[in-house]
Amino acid sequence: MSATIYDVAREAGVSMATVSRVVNGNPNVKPTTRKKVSEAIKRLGYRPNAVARGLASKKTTTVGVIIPDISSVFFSELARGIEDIATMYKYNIILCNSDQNKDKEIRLIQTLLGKQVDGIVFMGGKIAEEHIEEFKQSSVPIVLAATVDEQNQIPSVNIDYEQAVFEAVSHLIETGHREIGFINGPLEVPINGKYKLNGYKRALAEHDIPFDETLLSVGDYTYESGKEATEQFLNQEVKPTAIFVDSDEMAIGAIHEIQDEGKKVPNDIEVISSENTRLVQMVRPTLSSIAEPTYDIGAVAMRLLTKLMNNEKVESSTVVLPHRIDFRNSTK
Amino acid sequence: MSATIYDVAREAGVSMATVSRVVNGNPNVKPTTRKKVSEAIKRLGYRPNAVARGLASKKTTTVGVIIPDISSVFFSELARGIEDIATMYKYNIILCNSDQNKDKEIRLIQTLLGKQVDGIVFMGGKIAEEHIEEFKQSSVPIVLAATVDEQNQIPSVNIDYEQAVFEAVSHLIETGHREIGFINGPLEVPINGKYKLNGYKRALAEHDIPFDETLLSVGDYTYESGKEATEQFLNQEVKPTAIFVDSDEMAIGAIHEIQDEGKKVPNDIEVISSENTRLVQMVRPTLSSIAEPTYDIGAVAMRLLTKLMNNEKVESSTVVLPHRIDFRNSTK
DNA sequence: TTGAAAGCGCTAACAG
DNA sequence: CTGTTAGCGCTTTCAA
Repeated sequence: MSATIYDVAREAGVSMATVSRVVNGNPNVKPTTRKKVSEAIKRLGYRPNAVARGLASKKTTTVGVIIPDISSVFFSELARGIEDIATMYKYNIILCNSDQNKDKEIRLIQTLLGKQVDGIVFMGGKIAEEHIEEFKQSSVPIVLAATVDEQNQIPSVNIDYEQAVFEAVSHLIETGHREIGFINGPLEVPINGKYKLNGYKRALAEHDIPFDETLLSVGDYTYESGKEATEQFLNQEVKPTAIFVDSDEMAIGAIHEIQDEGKKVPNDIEVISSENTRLVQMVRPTLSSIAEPTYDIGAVAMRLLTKLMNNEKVESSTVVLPHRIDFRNSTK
Repeated sequence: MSATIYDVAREAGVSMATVSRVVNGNPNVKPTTRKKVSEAIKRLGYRPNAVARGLASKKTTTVGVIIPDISSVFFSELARGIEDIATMYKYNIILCNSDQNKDKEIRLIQTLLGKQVDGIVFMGGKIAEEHIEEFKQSSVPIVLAATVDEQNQIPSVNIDYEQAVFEAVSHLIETGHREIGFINGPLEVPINGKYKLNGYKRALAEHDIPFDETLLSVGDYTYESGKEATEQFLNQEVKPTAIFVDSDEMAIGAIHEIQDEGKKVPNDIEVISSENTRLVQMVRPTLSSIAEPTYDIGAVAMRLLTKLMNNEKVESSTVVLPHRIDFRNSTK
């Protein structure tokens, strides 16, 4: 068994309260006493038990992070942003993969709350009533990262997806395209089915181009699904001359499919993606992309959470980060 | 404040010991009592406090994971393997990024131990004396994943790196190459500076090819560093006709540099990488690669840890997983 | 099958 | 500046 605060107290000839004070950097301790205690701590190799501390203080300095899939490039960059800021504020992270499965998400929230985390960063797809209910019952703050709550009841950090897609598609239209394919993510997720799709439609509408359903496809973010969607596009009646793709990985699939069909990017077909992960430079031609500040979304979400956990006042709990479009060689 | 076990006991008209029994599925409870308690639990929305439980039982059902960088494709796949198995055995994971910084690694181990994790999965570069010391002092088991301890004192899960590289390079030699470049990772890491390098040298030696220092380069696993190393190769006296690259991301950089110089892969220069992450199919030509079973290394490491935590006996605590080489289009 | 009671290791008033 | 004393919410003997 390792030493407890009581052992240290005895070794140093003081009370455990005093030991607690020096461990916690309380200034109300005479320097000589502090020294005595510090030495006893060192001698005994004492290390405070965070679980006991958590029980007594009702703070665990641990936050829960629920993420769809840590092995995705997009989410792992987000996670890194979260973790860096957490570390900066002395928190540890309990990381859980949800696979965007609602039941699993609910269960994870409960487990995390049971573990007495001081807060939760949640990333997911659709926020349903059940989520909101859990969130509201929670005694600790929760913030959404790269995840929208359509009713805007839960603190969150995002970009303006609608506007971002609007800009990308408008750019394509303004450089002469009229048949613009859109490989979106699953439409049940509001970011896709609502905001991004609306941005696409608004761009078309503002340029008097009718919406053509055959130019809308849905993938699952994988390379293969981007490739397949593009294959479909290339074999149909109305073929796109430009494609907007909702993820870098799918966009690379799209580019390869186009090239496999003997066509050139960007000369025959232009491609713009969304995410701007490190992948954009790993393909030829390099990928033009909506620069979602992935790492920053995570970092800002965690920072927001720290404020909420400390009851600091925040100007707005719904933060919208700026985006931009990085043009590379998949567009002219 | 949420309900405690005591509230439930009162509500159900039993003692807290009985509540504890039903919560923990102890069979020694009369069915009618069990029912009464279950209802009280539901009525009060009672959720056990894992921190209190952890303090009393000295088990937190939480394990620590120290990883160099969760945003790397390689490590995030490993992490997913770890997390999946952890979930399967009802453990949660505290995830910490170390950036391979020794001091940070040591500090993280101590923090994790302070949080009373039931075990640790460690991924890193070089295992120094200090690490070993911390590990040995630890009262909970530790296993290394994709990380070697040269003295084989700590349980670990790896592949046979030496042999894998030997096979890849031998293949290159046997298909006619004599000038084979090697873009390795940092040499301080034994996996690189010792095992992989030895595999490369052994392949040369067995085919009577002298080792040429100018054909060995060191990168930092990034796309850019792979590109730069290759640029250097292409501009030097002895130019490689084939390159073995220690990571997929660097290998993609290498391929692009070769192509940018107007040469063809694999016709002018062949490339084989190591890792076999999802990236291998996202480049043209697709990448031949040593298939390190990334996800499995994580999964097996976590499985091994569960056995160690439960004091089950394990046949060998140094496990070496099989590897193979997946040939794709970057080789002839 | 159930209950009483003693901790687990620490924090946080409250006194002094 | 330091010590005393309750707990925090749960598990775990030990008895009954």
